[in-house]
Amino acid sequence: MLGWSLTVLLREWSARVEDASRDLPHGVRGYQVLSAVVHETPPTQAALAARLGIDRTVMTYLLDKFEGCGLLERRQDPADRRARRIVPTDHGRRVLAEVDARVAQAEDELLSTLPSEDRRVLLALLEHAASGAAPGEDRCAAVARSAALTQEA
Amino acid sequence: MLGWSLTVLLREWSARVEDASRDLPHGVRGYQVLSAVVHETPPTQAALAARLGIDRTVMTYLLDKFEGCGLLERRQDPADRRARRIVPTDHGRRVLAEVDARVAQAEDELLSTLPSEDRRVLLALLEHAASGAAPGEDRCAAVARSAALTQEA
DNA sequence: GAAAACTAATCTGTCGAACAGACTATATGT
DNA sequence: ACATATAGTCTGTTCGACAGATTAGTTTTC
Repeated sequence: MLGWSLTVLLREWSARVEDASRDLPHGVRGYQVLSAVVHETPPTQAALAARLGIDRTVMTYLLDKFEGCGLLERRQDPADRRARRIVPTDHGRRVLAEVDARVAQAEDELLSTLPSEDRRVLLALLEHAASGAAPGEDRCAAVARSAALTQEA
Repeated sequence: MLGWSLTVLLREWSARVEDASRDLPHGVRGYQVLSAVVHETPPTQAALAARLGIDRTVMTYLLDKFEGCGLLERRQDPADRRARRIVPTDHGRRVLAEVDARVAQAEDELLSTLPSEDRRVLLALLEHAASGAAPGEDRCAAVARSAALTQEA
């Protein structure tokens, strides 16, 4: 059941977000990339790829496209000249804001069969579970989140 | 966050289940097919494909393989001779039982950062959300499930 | 302080899985 | 009876994922 639920939800989520992301290159993937860059600010291109579970060679051409569209920029990391820091342009931020709004609405619709209290609980548990299950992530982060969650509940 | 959580969890789930499904053809997909056939008994090949969100042309060769391995059989539906009812063989049931056990353990590990009470809640909410979001499914089913869930809580 | 070992990102080639579209056989509506 | 629709299969093409080599820069070690 778990696998089926996840598959169905992710598929539906993707379909709706695909639609909401029509302004962005590479659809859902593009949204995830831009969103991660803006909201999570991963330090490097490699970190970004790891967070999203995207192959580094794929990340290269995704970012090529985003740079070409003026949504993101690659800057050399002064501390390590092999690495690139990915930073959003103003245009990128503006576009993302619009898309984010549409995505939020799409997610609401997706979970519309759940009362809002249940929705909050589901989101919190999902994030917690995902953080705990994500490979390679710093365990400290997961623990900190867990503590925060317990406290607020 | 929702999209990211779902993506991460599904990816991790797939990796673990891929491992647990080493006896089956087509890995995770294979597990989902066999599991759906045995536990959900969808009436036809098309219904099975719809439930799992798999293209019908893909379903054809998945089932070819399963039939070749003696795990499933295609029988003509006496009521509609275009349709095939997919039924598991005894061997198929036995193999699935083993795989199911391994999958259950893998899922436990996947959610090991959640206390067991939270785990139950998460699974219930996920299933409810997925049932509500699944396209084309009979709305009655979703409503019935929803009622049952509220009652038991 | 040069060689060796490692890592970030890119480039190239290959392969497989997904999908569109045509086709067969059966069913249903007019 | 004829048109239209559906279940399943088959064929061909396309596109994205990944492996592997490459370039550039960093850290380690002796």
